[in-house]
Amino acid sequence: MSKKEISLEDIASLCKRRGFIFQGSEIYGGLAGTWDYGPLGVQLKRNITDLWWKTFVENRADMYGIDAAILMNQKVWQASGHVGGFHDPLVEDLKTKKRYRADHLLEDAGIEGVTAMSLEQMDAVIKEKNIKSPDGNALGDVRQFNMMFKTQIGATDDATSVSYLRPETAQGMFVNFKNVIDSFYPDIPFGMGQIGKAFRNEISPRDFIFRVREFEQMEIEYFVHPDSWKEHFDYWLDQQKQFLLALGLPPEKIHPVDVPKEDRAHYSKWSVDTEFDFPFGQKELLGCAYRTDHDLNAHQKDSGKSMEYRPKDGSAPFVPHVIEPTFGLDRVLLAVLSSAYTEDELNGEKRTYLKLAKHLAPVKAAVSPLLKNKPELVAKAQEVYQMLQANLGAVTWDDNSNVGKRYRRSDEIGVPAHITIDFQTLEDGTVTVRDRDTAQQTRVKIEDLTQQLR
RNA sequence: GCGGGUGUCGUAUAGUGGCUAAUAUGCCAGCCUUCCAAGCUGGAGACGCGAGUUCGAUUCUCGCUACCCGCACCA
Repeated sequence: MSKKEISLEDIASLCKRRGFIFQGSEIYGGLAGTWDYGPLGVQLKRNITDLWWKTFVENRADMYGIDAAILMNQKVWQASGHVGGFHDPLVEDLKTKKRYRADHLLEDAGIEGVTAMSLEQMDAVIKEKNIKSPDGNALGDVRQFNMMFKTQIGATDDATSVSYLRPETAQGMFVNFKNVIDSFYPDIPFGMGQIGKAFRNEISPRDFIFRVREFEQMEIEYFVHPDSWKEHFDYWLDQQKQFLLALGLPPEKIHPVDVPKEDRAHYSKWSVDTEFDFPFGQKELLGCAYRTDHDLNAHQKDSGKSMEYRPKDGSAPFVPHVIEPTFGLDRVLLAVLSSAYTEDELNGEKRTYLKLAKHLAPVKAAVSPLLKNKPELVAKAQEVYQMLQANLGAVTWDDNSNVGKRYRRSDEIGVPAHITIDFQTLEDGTVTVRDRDTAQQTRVKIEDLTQQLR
């Protein structure tokens, strides 16, 4: 068995060819950093989110699911620190490519009135005074570095109508913290979970669906007493890994990495990224952050509403601290695809297939008559197909060309089992079930099929 | 954002300043076929977008856009 290095382009090509993922706005030349999920991609994605939701929300007594609006009052983003941290005028050292705050460099150079300067003015002064970077190199143009997509609510364009597409789903949970307390009065610790879109105006979208401008997150905010944060942090870090294993990702490709202080988000006191061996290198797949009481405190202060939790035992009220395990859905899906993508040889022919776990496969089974021009086989196969479709859903029919080709087609989209109705079926009511990974066939009674494929 | 590369049927490739833009595979229709991309017949399908040069541009030039690689960024 020969095994070649799998590239991202191999995966992207298959995704396009077989209807998993397409370039966004493709017929108009595309839009950088956006991708559209096709019929098989969206099913695969849904299978992942279903497992996540069941695991972390439905099947737990301490979790509360929500689905907050993407558009939020701009005060949310001011309180969270995103507005302050996302709007810097930056200038690049043309040699080292390091970025610096333009206003800071100007102030350091003894320029007066920097705070009142526009972007263009700062740019002009840097060029006029020939201001260099701290390393003594020439600087590029001053640019607004804005990671949030700004938008406008309503028809009038004034300062109060500004809002942003959320850069993280987390704030939707923090602003609903009080609502959940008031409606459910949960015992602490408890958590909130949400799946939804988030948007970041990335400078350079890269690596297929890995770094994109519109993406989907599966996030948990778990509220704890500050004394016990570490124990919960470790627990959730492990839960994240367990989830990846449940998706069928190989453990040797999963690497937790402590995030050094200088690389942590403004809200984080401690973070561990879970990195994964993608075809383009070891990159961040999941994050787990200790957000302390940063967000609840900020919202308490700015909104004037209490974010305190009152323990039922009568002990002192406190603002809970937060452990945030976050899962990038598109990245998880890419990890699943890239570890499932397999090329090998079968009977001397190259074969491409997706070794997807059964519960993730977008199509559970394919049904074929051995021969298309034998009406009795086709009729029987249709009967089996209808039955499986009703019982399992996500079952396809294929009577094109010969069985060999159909098997390969099924393999390529990761169908775990391909059922073929042959002449023996008409005699004894058994069909052949061909396994995707081994290409082995077994005979199974039609009445046992549903059970076996489930 | 910087530098480099690439963009031709769904996919993978070929090719040309001028005739109907080729091949494989996939796809569609029909035939054939008793289990791993067999065969036959027919069919649909492409030069990323916009300018410029030119009698004529898919081909040359410029701009834009998208993707890939390296750097930087990634709250």
